[in-house]
Amino acid sequence: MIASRGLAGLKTRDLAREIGCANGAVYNLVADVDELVLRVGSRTLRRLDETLSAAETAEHSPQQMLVRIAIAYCDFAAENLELWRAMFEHRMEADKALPDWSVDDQLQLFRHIYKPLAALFPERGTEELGITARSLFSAVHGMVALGLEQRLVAVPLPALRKEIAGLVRAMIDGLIRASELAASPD
Amino acid sequence: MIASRGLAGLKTRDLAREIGCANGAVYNLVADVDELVLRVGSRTLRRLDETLSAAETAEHSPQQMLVRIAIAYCDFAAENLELWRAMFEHRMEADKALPDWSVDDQLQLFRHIYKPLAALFPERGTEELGITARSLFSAVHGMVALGLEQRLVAVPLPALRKEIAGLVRAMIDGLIRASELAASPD
DNA sequence: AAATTTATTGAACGATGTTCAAGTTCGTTG
DNA sequence: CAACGAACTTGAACATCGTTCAATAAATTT
Repeated sequence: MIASRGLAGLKTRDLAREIGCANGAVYNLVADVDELVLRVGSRTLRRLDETLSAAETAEHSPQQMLVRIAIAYCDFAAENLELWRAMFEHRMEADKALPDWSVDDQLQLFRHIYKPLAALFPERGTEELGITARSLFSAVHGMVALGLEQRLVAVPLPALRKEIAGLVRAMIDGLIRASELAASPD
Repeated sequence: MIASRGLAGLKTRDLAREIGCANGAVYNLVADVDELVLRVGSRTLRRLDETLSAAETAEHSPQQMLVRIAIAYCDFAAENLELWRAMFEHRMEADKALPDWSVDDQLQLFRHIYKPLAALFPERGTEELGITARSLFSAVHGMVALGLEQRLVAVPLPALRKEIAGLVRAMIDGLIRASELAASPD
């Protein structure tokens, strides 16, 4: 239902009708709609993980790998727009904590970026690489999120992919140069 | 009310009580809560615009300028967290179009990025610069959005600022290098 | 076959955005 | 000043949600 009607289009009564039970019975399967959304998000994240893994098969330089991953992320978001959006649009009450399995799911994603980064910057520590990975992911995510947003200027997907590829390459080049300058300041 | 309790904490009845009128009277001021949120967003955007303009006063290189703008954006988001979030969390029904004044407000933002970019890449056309500006903004926005998100790892603000500065510098350096290589391929 | 546990139902509750008929206020005009 | 009308205000009512729960049905165990 999220995939077809968006997160806002997910209603317990409609859902109950679709799976053939009373609306109250939904609460035998999940405690909340929050949990329901998180469980759908978990599946989506797993599919995203598989997609990114598939993009890593061929042997490429770390730079090319990172570009390929970013493009794969963009494509996945475009092809699974509502499911992907639901993961980021969903907000829980401030006092309710994310379940551990949901946090784990999310952290798994950074693995994909971490590996090529570690190859590019062997002198950096685990902590530092983790931060860089998160920054890189966030930047690409931002481009995809605003790029796929319809409400301002709609960007055609091919243009968006080109933009992302260009900026990821630029970011990595820039990071490498900064790293070199820091190592041997002439 | 958005500033103190977040977008989800905005209720017409509470609002009516706070401004001292019946809940129905709210609809004399705005047609919707949608319009209400957009009007608040408009004010927020205007304050953001002023903040970014203030960051541009001193004379700096275009690179430094872009870094300063990104940091100013980050700081504004941190200091106006709920108001800033409300602008991006808010979703309208798919069929309802954004009013023109709201679209204008949003497009104004790119001005700040466009100017330094035009100085850096004088050979690029208006269209191309606009796309680059949007990409750069989206990337920084992504870093700020995920960085200020509490639900995964909470990043301390100083660390986030440093990350943003580093990645913006890297992006610009990378873009310049790519531009140079395209101009004189050796 | 009876008893006990488990699952299901659908009515009911509370919150929320929105509407609207009725009432009120206030400026304009005769 | 009185009477009219426009504009505003009110708060009850409606529809739509998520969620709960007592009653009922089904399944499992004894």
